[in-house]
Amino acid sequence: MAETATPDAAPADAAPSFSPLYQQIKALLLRSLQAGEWKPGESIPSEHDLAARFRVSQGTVRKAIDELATENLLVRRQGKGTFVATHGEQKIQYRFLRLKADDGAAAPLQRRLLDCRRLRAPADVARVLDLKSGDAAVQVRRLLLAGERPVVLDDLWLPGGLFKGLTAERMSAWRGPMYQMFESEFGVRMIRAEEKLRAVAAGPEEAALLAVPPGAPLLSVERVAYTYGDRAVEVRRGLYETGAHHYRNELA
Amino acid sequence: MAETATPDAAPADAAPSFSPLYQQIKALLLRSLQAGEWKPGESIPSEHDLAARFRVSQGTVRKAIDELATENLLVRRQGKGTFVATHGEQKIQYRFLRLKADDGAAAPLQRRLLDCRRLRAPADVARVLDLKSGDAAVQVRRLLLAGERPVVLDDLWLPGGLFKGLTAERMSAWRGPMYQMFESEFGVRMIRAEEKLRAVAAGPEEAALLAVPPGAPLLSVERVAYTYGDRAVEVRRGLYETGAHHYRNELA
DNA sequence: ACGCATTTGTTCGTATGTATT
DNA sequence: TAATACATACGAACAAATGCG
Repeated sequence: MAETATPDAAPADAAPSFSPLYQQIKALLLRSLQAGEWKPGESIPSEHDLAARFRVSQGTVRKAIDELATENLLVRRQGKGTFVATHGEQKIQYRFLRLKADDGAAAPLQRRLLDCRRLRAPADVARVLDLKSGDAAVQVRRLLLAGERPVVLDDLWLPGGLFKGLTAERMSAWRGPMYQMFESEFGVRMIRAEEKLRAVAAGPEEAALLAVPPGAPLLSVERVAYTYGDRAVEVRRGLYETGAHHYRNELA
Repeated sequence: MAETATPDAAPADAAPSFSPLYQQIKALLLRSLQAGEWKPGESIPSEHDLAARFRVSQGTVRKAIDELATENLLVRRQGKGTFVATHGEQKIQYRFLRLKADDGAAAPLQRRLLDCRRLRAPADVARVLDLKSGDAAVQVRRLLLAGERPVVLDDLWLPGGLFKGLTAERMSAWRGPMYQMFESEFGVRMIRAEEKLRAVAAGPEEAALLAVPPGAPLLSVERVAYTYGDRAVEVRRGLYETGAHHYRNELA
């Protein structure tokens, strides 16, 4: 007779919390993901096994997984199992890059790394990343190009503590999405991001790098990316040259 | 023994389609919504009644409604029923307006109607709205202001056939979101939109209206809004002055 | 003020279908 | 072919919110 009690699998779990069972299960799964019990790309136990582990019905586990799947934290594959989502999947590669070519061309942009260094985090960055002033940060500057034309100038900051061995060489050598490298090489998985967009005038240095006249209008995209537990782990500022590209957004 | 046959409620339904039952139910509900069987704000029949009507279990109806609810077409309210979504709800008002003040102020923007006239749709607009060249369209131009400062200059086109009695007077008189007026006065409900964002330089006329110098960078937002059946029913071009505001986006 | 009927929300259990290995 | 795992469908019971008499 389905008790309302806490699902007691784990020994000292506390947190009775009178939320629906499936929400409690979801929170437990989330905790396991955060703790790295299942790594990105790996499969998690079957619904049947999880139901046994948490002492609930399979349907309840299913509902918890459903929500995690719609939040893109898990991916279900019929007949195979449920997997921890990855930034490397073909289907959703560059999930966070909304820039499209006006003519619909799907050609991926080329990367050119301009700079990668460790330094003390500027105050505003430190505040967002929750670093103590003086803590180390990694700063990366890069260009994205469509053929020969530069289209995006990205500046990004990462907490130094999480990205210990990150060097320019390693970044240049990597093929595939940067966020995939972050999760496979540093165990930091970006699951959500917020962006603030504005139109700005190109400064002299930016203009030179993007091959536009100084003062040309550019789309500024300020991003803060979060990992499990809503922890900010990346601050990024992109300048997009939108002469032949646009930022595409879907409102639903 | 759950037949795979078509749920036969409607007489000549055809479309056997070997999709899951709940998807078929979802399609039937969608058709009723499109046909106006339940108007925006009204409640639809209870899950129990719908289950009887379609000759399926309550759980199957529930799953169909679940999907329509996550797509924002329906709103569930425990104890009360399930309702056709509206652009007037407090919670999700201005769902499609992503502009926020940098300082976080939530003060709603003031509207100032500049123009509202009927004319033949320009070729590009006609193509998107699927109008025959020469068909009438309504063109609206308006300004959104934060206090005294103009922030948004909107130009929008609507198919003339759907918006028969739309006049400047009626628009000025309306309080509340424009999309709410469209659905309550003209029976046209916007359910989805796509936007293309770029940075552009202000032209002379636009600069004057937005009180910025000519050539100032502005955020251009081109929107196409769709109603049921993916039918485009609005084309809009907004110019945002992003000196003290930004376009906020959430990537998940 | 109270209780009852209605409606959605949660949970369980079971059976069957479909995809993968 | 068989075993495994997710997907669909049904049914039943109780919880929680709402509204009405």
